[in-house]
Amino acid sequence: MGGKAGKGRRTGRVRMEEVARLAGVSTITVSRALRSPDKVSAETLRQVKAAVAASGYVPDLVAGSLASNRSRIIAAIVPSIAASIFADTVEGMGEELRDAGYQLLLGNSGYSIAEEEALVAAFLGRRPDGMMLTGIVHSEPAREMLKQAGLPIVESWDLPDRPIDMAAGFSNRSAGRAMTESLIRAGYRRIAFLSGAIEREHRASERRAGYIEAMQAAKLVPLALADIARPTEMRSGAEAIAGLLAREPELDAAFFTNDLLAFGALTECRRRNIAVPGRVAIAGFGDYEIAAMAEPALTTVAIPARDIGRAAARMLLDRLAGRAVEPAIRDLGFRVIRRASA
Amino acid sequence: MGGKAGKGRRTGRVRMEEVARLAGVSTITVSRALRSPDKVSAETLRQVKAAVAASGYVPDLVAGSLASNRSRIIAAIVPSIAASIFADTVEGMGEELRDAGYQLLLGNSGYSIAEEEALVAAFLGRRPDGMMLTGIVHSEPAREMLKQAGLPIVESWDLPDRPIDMAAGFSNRSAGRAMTESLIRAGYRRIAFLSGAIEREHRASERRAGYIEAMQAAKLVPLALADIARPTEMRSGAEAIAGLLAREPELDAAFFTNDLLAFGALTECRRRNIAVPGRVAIAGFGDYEIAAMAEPALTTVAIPARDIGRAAARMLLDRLAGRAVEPAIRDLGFRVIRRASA
DNA sequence: ATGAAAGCGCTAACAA
DNA sequence: TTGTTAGCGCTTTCAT
Repeated sequence: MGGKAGKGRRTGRVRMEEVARLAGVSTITVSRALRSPDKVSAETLRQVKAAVAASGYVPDLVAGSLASNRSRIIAAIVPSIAASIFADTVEGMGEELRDAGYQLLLGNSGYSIAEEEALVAAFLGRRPDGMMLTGIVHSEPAREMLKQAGLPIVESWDLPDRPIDMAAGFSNRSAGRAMTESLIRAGYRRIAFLSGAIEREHRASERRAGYIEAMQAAKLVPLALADIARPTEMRSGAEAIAGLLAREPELDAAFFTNDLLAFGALTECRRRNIAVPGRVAIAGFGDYEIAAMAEPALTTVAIPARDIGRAAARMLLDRLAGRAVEPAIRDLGFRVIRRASA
Repeated sequence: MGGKAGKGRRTGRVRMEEVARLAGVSTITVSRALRSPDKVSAETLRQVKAAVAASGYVPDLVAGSLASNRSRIIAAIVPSIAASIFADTVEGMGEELRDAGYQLLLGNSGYSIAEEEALVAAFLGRRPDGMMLTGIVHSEPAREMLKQAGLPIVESWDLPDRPIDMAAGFSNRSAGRAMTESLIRAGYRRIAFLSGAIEREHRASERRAGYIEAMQAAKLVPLALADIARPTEMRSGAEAIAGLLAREPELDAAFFTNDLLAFGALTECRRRNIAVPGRVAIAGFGDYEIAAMAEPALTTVAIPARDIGRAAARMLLDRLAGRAVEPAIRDLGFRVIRRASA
């Protein structure tokens, strides 16, 4: 082994020092050439670039983060990655972040605020420049850590009463109310709302609250069931609808907390020759791809999943760039979409 | 502002030194207490824990990574996050990594190997301890960087002829062949294969190659169409099937490269009163949730998306723990699932 | 426009 | 079992 093996605990990677030597400049000049090319002379820039290419240098962002106290990492915590609706939000974030040179550290809380708290603690150790959380319900320790850390935060997918910092979402309660009102206007009277255990999913409970408000305002009797065991699976919707119609023969509409359940119910109705919307109308939530495709097409609430991600990323980037973020709480809205199923 | 403001460029975070002071020990003892509790005395451990709690200390993993040359980050690059099938793989990885204390840096190549190369370069700068790539087709510079970097790599979702390091997947070609053979055994003769532009998606082109092999082996004429513009959207399947039947009236089966297309086609057939499988049989690929739910239920190929993620993560973790990874190329298999649509 | 020195917060190596 | 020292690779600050 020849030469400069070194005695320390070096990693063997090509370092900036090597590039500097090849280019005949100091390391700080290399650093500047790479990060702010306009701060070095054209000639120096050329030489540094050549040296980088010749040596195969890859900047060590870990060392850079430590020295600069900026990581160019944005952390995001979602309840589930496999739930396509959150995947859309993550992809929206990714689109914005990539162009800005930021990278995405992703965590999955499994709809648990205890797990979210653990992720927050672990992620903060990475010194992310910003963080996106899903929802507005968090543990007190998590809120505390985040405020302490003082980094920009965006809560998403709902509108917080007590924001940690910024937010990008829509009112799940208003959306639940709007769909219910739409069903009432269409002439339905005995409308049920179906979701999974609501304490586990605050957004579903908000939709449910909106449903109850609309029913009461119309002097109708709410029938809100929160007993679906696996509310992210289509088959749960199929299982739910049959039992429900048996128990509540007067029912004329079923509003599900998401399109997967609604589609499952729709399919089960076809299997059993239950006319939709003739015998029972079915409405979903989310405007998943399946909603427009289904037969009959599914009445649902369209929500801006991807835009939430983009907005969240832009708000974080704006704050990091020192730009004012106004308003700090952004309502991205929703849209009731009437299709054939209700 | 009292006291120890300090002159340097400190971040204001609580440091290990503060914890050490409170506990009356040195920083390295704190470090050991946190990382290998069994290397310090019970009494010391107790005091350190108390000091951590009292100070609200959050370890700085950036500094730790720099010093230890281990980041506890695994990078993963997928073609799309919103495509649920890759989301399942990512979620599978996440499950394994979380328990091992690793975190996931996620990138989205948009099915582009140029974009993948850019992500590889950017990610390597973070010094991930390992990396997962989707597919076996990569740019030469990307392969080169990865080999240079010398970290454990898992390629996924196919079986490489020329592995970079390790792999976890299945043979897309065999799977395409197996489904085609199954259709032939079921009596279909004029079978088409439909996919998006194959040069963009190597896995689809492998399935197609398997289809062609099976057709030729049975002395049948392959009809492979790779002209679906948006092969990840259901509606593309709906658009494709009608035109195809008009152009190829003799057709008795259509094998789509994924279940989304197949489901779109199924739905379109129902709208047009085209009997499935009576007039035309339909088969998909992937065994998405929609496949079992559809009416008629969709014949498809089940692939172990989540297991690929878990296996990839475990292989990386095993290697990082110094355990032998044998075999380094893992075939997780697939299963042809016959349902009502074909 | 460029450079020298110092230090970001932690852990490896060695010592006691 | 615990501590001392040095250094991971970069960017900051301050100087030229």
